[in-house]
Amino acid sequence: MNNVELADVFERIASLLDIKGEVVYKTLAYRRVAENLRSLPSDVNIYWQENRLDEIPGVGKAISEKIDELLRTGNLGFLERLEQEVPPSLLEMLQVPDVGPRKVALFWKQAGVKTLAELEAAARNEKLRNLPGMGEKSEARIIAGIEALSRRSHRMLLGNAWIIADSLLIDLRKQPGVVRAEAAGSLRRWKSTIGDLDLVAGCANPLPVMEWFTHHPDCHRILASGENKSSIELNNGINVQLWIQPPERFGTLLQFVTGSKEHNVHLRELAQKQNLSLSEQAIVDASGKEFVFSHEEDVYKALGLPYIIPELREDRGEIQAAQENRLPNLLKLEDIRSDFHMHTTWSDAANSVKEMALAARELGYHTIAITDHTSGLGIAGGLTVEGLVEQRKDIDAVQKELGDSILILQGAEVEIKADGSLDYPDDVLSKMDIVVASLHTSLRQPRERITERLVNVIRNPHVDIIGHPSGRLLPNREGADLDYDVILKEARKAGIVLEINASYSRLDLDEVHARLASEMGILLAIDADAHTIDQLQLMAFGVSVARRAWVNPELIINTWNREKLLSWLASRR
DNA sequence: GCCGTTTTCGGCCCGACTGTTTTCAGTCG
Repeated sequence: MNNVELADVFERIASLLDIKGEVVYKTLAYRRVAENLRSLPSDVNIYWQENRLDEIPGVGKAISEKIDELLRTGNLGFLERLEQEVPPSLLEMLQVPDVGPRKVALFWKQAGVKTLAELEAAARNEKLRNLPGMGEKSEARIIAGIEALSRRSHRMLLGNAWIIADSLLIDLRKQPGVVRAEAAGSLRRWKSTIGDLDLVAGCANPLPVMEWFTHHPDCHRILASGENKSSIELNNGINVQLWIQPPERFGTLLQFVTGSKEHNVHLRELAQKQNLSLSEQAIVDASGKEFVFSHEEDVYKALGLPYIIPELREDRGEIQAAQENRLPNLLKLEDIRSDFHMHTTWSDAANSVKEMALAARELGYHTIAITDHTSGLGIAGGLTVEGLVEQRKDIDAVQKELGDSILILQGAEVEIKADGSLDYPDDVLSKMDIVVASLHTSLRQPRERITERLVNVIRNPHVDIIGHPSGRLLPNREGADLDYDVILKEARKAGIVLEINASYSRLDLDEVHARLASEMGILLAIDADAHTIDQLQLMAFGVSVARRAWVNPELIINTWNREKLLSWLASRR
């Protein structure tokens, strides 16, 4: 079992215990471990083999024993017994908005409801309204919530979420009295996929703004409406929340709504130790005196911390690092001076070599690599070996025309075939300026096979960059089941570059593995994988992955100047 | 169930909103 599978088990235990009515702190402990396992950069099996499970945050004696049993046998007696007691089908009902563990237990024990389908039938047959604490409105809310489930799509892509949020923000900022308005939540933290949208505004008179929000033309229904907080469902099924505080309290509000929840809990614990209480409204000291903040930076300052940028706020060590004044120096978009993965009309893209070069020069880049698909990827109209010769003439002509202002490398995104061989022979690869190799097909091979397939490519001295290593497509298609401990060790040994693909449907390497790669000193490239000139600007999304992964900017080859880059390329040839 | 610059036991963040209640429980972020 891998980290994610173990995390799923503990998440399941937490939910079942919640329904059973176990004390919340116990279920919280399981949830914390699940979260920590998901962001653990190294394979949990290694901790297990080296007898260091208790070094994982939140893992104590009881959970350590459970991990051991799961990794040894693949099963867990504790969970099996729990599922005898609490039917796992009950978990379906937790997806319904406003239905939590207490309600599920109520429906199960007092109405015999065990599945989501039975819940819907019971609600429609008016069987829930007479249960304790329930009424007609609660019953109607459950029906509406179940209907919303089918409208609600999976998580949004980061790029799409920004588009929707920006358009709402433009109107929000025009509302009377709104001094400041920002996107917060996971969007402001640049998480790879987004669930709900959170907007915050500083405004002295919130009611008219809330009125505008809940009567927005795209509003499908109102989920909650209050003075400080309202929540709506848009016609496209996306939920948006708007939080408002007076402008002088905007700092604590923005801090709070940006999250993450785990970061905020940790921060509030830290405040408590200083006899302070932190909320979205203010910091209050032991005597009840209130301190308000219009700027977020001052909230951190008041707690004795340097400013922590939103991308780091996942409770993955950033608060400790801030306390010890060792927050990482992080990559900025303006540090990016080159892009090593883009397509042109020579394969499946919209713009010519010259158009791409001009657009990249406009962005301030000193070097680009043209990396069209190879013939093996049939759907992408890949280049044959003969076609490469023609393309080289085109690149040479554009280079001559544009002179020294931008360097255009001839590369290719070489297809890694199912048997692990590459689409071009070595003698062709050796004549290229730079070579990206990527997986697109047969991604479902078993772990050992696909890991070996990629290791072979990493060891090929003609390959410089592994493009989007896992092949995942957000939000739903999982990447290859790679053994990252093997892949990263081989990458370090070979001195090869791993790509953080900046297309927001990829963001691959993901942040967890990018962080580990950086800790291991592996070189990384961030590439937009542009198929149009506009898509060169997707780079910002790749930069966000590097920031969230604490990546050391010096390891990112896009930050190097041209001389350093060329001498590195020469050393590989 | 975890954890310790006030603790190996007794804590474990804080507030808004809703609906069912006449003061609060449940859910959510």
